[in-house]
Amino acid sequence: MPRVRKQNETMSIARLAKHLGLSEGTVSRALNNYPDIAAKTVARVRKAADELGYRPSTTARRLARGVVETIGFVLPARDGHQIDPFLAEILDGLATELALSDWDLLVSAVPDGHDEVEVMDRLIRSAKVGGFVVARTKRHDPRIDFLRTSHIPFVAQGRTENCEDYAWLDIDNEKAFVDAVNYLVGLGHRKIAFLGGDPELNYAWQRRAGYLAAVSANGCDLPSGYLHDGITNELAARDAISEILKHPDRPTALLCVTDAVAIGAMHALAHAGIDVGSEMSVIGFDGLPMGEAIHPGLTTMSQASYQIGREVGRIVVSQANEPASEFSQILWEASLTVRGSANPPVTKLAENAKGGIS
Amino acid sequence: MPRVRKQNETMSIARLAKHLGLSEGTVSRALNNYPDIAAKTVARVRKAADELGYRPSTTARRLARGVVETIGFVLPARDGHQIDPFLAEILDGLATELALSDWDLLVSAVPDGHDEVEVMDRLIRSAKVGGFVVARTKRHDPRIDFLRTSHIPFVAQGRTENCEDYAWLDIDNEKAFVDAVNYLVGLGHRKIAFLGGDPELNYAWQRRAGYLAAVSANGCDLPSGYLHDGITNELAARDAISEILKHPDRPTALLCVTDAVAIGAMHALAHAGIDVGSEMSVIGFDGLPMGEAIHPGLTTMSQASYQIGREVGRIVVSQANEPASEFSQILWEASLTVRGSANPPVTKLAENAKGGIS
DNA sequence: TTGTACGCGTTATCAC
DNA sequence: GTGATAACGCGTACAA
Repeated sequence: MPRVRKQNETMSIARLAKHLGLSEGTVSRALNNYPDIAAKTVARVRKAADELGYRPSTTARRLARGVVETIGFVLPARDGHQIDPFLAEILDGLATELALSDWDLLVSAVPDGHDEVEVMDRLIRSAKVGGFVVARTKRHDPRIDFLRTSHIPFVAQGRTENCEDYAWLDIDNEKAFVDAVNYLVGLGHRKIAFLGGDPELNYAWQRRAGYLAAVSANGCDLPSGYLHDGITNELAARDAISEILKHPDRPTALLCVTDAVAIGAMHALAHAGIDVGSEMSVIGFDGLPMGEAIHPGLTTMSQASYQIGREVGRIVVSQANEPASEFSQILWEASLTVRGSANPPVTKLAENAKGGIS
Repeated sequence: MPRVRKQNETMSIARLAKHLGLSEGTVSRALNNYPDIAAKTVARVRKAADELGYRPSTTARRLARGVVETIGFVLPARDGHQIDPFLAEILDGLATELALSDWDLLVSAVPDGHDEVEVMDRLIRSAKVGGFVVARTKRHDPRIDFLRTSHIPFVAQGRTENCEDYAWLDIDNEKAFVDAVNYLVGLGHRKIAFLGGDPELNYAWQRRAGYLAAVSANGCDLPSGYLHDGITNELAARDAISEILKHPDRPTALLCVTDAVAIGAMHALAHAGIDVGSEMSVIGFDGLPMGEAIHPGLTTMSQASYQIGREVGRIVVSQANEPASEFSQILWEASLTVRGSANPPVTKLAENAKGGIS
């Protein structure tokens, strides 16, 4: 007979029942709103539980019920040494929403030498999580393929190319970049270059597609050297800028796949003596607070990252509660935040000098 | 007799044992490195477990062992609408370290109307976590007071004023700001202003103390209007800057409690037509990657946030494993990262024009 | 070296 | 309306 290992003074249901002179079953049912317990018994049990600070052990409850009210979130492997600020906001919103629903959020990193699917598989098989949220989807994403076969609820923040049979919440990246191009064209720009990200990441691909579609629809120039892919850090942005500045037909505006890239680009431009906002307009994407703190302020397409996190949390929980329901597939729009970095091109300015443009 | 609730095909130890023709006990001991199991039995069990994809249920294991290998992390209530980038890095390092130790990381937010201690108390009492990491300590921190009485392992990232009887890892903020002042004095500055944060937060208080001590030790001026507290966002930074610029004895250098404040200040200065790096030197604290992407680059005292997160994770796990050991109390130093925002004052430059300063 | 049996804290079922 | 008891899956003291 094993010795009692930890006769903690934690208030267990057994001690509570003994204290009340009731059976454990009765106490449990009283606390869980079973209809067959006398109202005054319920009240008595509730009161005692409250006074004695009783909280059911999540572990024991899980074992008995066979469910795990925990959502897993695997931090994408860190390419460089910095975490995506957008991701941090998502995480914040997700944690908030889950806390309100009494679900937990389990955050895991991917150790070197392992991959994300492996980590998720372990979390599921050791019954640590009962659902997943996946962020930063790729066009073809092995995580989604894996989760499709895992029979646990999950939601993707961002779609994959093939996205009919699972739940997701995405920003309409393509439309956002069409809007951004149209805005620049409206300002008088015809020569618009693009600093794109990793084309494997779906959001980068969608934004690239929006740029291409809108540039073509507006009949703008698109000489080779205007479209740059794979710009994921400041160094890459700097190299791209130096090429763009050497271009025989130098663009007057620059569309960037993220605010981080845009800020790197602005730095490189300033370093090259280019006046951002007049000689070169810049537009980013994300709406990072930092974009407001730099000079000039960054005009950008904003997405409500925190709200995205909350909504994604809401979806995954509701899906866990009603497994039979249809998959939520939600598309939100980004909105233009105008600050100082994008203005009519200088040539255009000069032409319109006697117009009202200050 | 309760119907079997979820006759999942999940591989349980019972099914594995039956498959092997062994008892559950033997299988369990074989998998947990007990010395009394025949080597070839161990091998046989291991192999079968591997092939059948067996992973012990964390829930059942926790219940049997009475321990929860999960660290809780409560996101500080969000003052504004943005998460601290420094915190995100910590979280990343923490998650990585815990993953390597096979511990889990439970992240929780604080719903409106609740407070952090309440959230932590619930997490402990419902046995969801077996330890805590606390970040962003205040000088007098109710979270620490609470955890002291809770008898579970915890580590603070940052000290409180009274910090003898618990484990912490802190940056020597005071020394860092002494170093920063000395650096500015070495460049020729004598008029150094300070944009401080919330004085309740210990790091802000320590940095303020370092500033005051060093300014005094160097015999620098410290007229009223040089020291500003409570600068926690860009708006506050802007207001402070406008006051500082009106000062009859305008400072030549500005020390900021964080990079975020510094970047806000640089923006406000640029907006006022002040040339940052010559007319006004600026130094921040954190070493955010963003400081490298702006113009001019931000000279700053860097701290290795990711490494801090990892070390904090290592400490809390080792404390959980050896509860009798002494409290780790670790002080790390920040290091100066020189970029373009801090240089000799222009007057000094003019005097030394024929000296070697380029 | 291995099998047996109990306990961890809770919930569900059936008997009273 | 309430009590008794069997699961849930695993770890482990003790018997064999």
